Amino acid sequence: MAKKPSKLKARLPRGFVDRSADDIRATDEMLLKIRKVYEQYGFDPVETPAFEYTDCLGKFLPDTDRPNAGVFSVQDDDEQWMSLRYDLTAPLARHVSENINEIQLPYRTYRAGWVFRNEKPGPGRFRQFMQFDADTVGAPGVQADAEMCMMMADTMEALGIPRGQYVIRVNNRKVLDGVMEAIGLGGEENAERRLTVLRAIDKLDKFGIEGVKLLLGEGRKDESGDFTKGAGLGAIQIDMIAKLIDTKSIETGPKSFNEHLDYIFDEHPNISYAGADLGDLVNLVQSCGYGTDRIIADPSVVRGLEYYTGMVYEAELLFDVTNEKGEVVQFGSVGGGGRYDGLVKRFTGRDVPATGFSIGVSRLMTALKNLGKLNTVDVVAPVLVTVMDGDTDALGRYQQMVQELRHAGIRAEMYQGNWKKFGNQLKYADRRNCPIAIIQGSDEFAAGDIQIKDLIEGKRLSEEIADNVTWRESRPAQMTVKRGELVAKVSELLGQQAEDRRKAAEA
RNA sequence: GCAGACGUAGCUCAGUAGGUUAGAGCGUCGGAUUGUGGCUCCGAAGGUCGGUGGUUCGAAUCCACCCGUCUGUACCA
Repeated sequence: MAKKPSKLKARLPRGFVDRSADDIRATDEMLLKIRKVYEQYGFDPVETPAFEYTDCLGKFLPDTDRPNAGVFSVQDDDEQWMSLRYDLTAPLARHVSENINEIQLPYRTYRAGWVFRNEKPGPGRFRQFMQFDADTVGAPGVQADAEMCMMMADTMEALGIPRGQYVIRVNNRKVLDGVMEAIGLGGEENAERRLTVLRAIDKLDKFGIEGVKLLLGEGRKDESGDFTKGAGLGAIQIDMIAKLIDTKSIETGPKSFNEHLDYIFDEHPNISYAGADLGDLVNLVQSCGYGTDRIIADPSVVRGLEYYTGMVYEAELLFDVTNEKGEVVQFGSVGGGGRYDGLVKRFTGRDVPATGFSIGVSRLMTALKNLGKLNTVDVVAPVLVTVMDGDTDALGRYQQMVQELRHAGIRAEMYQGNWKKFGNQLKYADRRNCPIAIIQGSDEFAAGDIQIKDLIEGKRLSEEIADNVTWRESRPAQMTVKRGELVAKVSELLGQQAEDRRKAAEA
C-alpha cells in the first residue's frame, strides 16, 4: 500500500500564542485605561518599529560581529544585522537621539508595543509580549522620578487594583554602588563579583533572606540538586547586605531610611548621599499624598543591570495569583523602570538624562483575571437573520433587514453558510451565542410578518422540554410581529436581555 | 544553558513478562427530524503510538540520540 501523503503539520512556534477575541478586547480595554492616565499626566504617544539595527539595541558579542543570544536577529540584504526589539526603551533612545534637534526637551512620551525575547518560555512567559512604557527624556531632577512612581501607582488603581493590593518599591542604584564600595568590592577588578552580588540581592523575593545569604556566600543548591555558585563574600560582608535589604526590620519613611543606611554603613559618604536623594523622592510623593502604602523605599530593588544609573522602581502585586490549577504562583513585578542617563549619550555624546518605566501588559492581564477585575467585556453576539429562501429577491429582503438593524446600532448578520439546512442555521446561532434569530419564510413574507426568536429564553426553556417533537413544534420563545416592527421589537428584546444579565450579575 | 519528570485520536486518558486489525469517554461530522437550537437514539470520520536509528521472527512497550511539554534552576535588557 502506498504511503499516505504526509500532511503539513500546523503548529505555532513555541513561546508564541494566538490571541482570542476575549483577550484582544480585554487588552484593548486595559490599554485604554493606562493611556488615559498617561495622557492625563501630559505624555504624548510615539511609536517605533519592531525592528532596529542590532547595534542600536546594544546587542553584539564583544569578540564577534554576531548578535547576542536572547534576541531574534536577521541579516539584511546589505549584511547589516537587525533585531526584533526586546524592550521599548532602547528604541526610544534611538528615536530621540536621531531627532534630538527637533524634539523639545524634556520630552514626555508613552507607547505600547510588542517586544520579543528569544529565551525559554514558561507558563505566563512568552517570547512575544506587550509592554506599555512612559518616559521623560531630558529631565535630570528627582521630581521626574517621583512623577513616574506616582503615575505607576495611579495606573494600578485605574486598572482596578485596590490600594493596598500593590506597592511601588523605589531604590537608588547609587545606594547599592556605595554599598559595594563600603564592603570592599569597589574598582574594576571586582566588576564581575558586583554583578553576582546584585543578582543575589534581586532574588530576595524568590528565595528569602536565607537564600540570598547562601548566594552571597558559597552558593545554593536548588530542588533538582543543581548547584549555583555564590559570590564568595565573607560573613561580615554578608551580614551587612542582609541587614541592608531586610526591609521588614525598618520603617521605609524618608528619615528612618537614611538612619538605617547610616546605622549599617557608618555614614559612608556615597551611601548617605544616594540615600538622601531617595529620601527626597519619598518626601515629594508623600507631600502629594502618596504614603508608604503606595510608594516605599526598598534597598533590595535592583532591576536591570544593563543601563540603569540612578533611581530604579518596580510595581509589585501584593495579592496571591493562582494558576489554572489553583496553585499560587510566584508572580514577581508587573512593571518597573528607572533612570537611564547614559542611553542617549551613547548616540549623541550629549548628556541627556532620562527616566521611565514599563508595564508588562500581558502579565498584568493574567493577574487582573485572577482578581476578577478583567471585565470580560460583554460584547453581545450579532442578531442572526436566517435564510429560508435562496432566490435573489428573498436574499435581498434578508440583507435589507440586516442593514436596518445595523443602522439602528444593532450588531447583526445574515447567515452565510448553506441555508438549505435550516436546523444548522439555528445551531450556528446557538454556538455563536446569538441573542436573537430573525426568521421569514414565504408564509411570513406573504403575511407581511417576521418571526423573532429569543434564543436565550429558548435555551432556558429547553431544559424543561424532554422530547424533540414538542421542542420543535412548540417553537419556544418565538413571536410573530409585523415586518415594520423589526427594529423596535429587536431593540426591546435586547434591552430586556441586558437587564436580565445585569440582575444575574448582581445576584 | 543545567537537572529531573513526561510524550498514545481535536481534548482527557486506558493499553507492558515484547505477540493478530491500538481502545474508551468527550468533542467533530452525517442521519432519525429536507420550516426550528437543546435532549435521546443510530452511524461515520479521525492515529506515521513525538521523530530517527538500533535490539528482535515480531516494538506503543526494550536501548540510544533528537524534538517537544512540564517542574526547578541559570540568564533576563
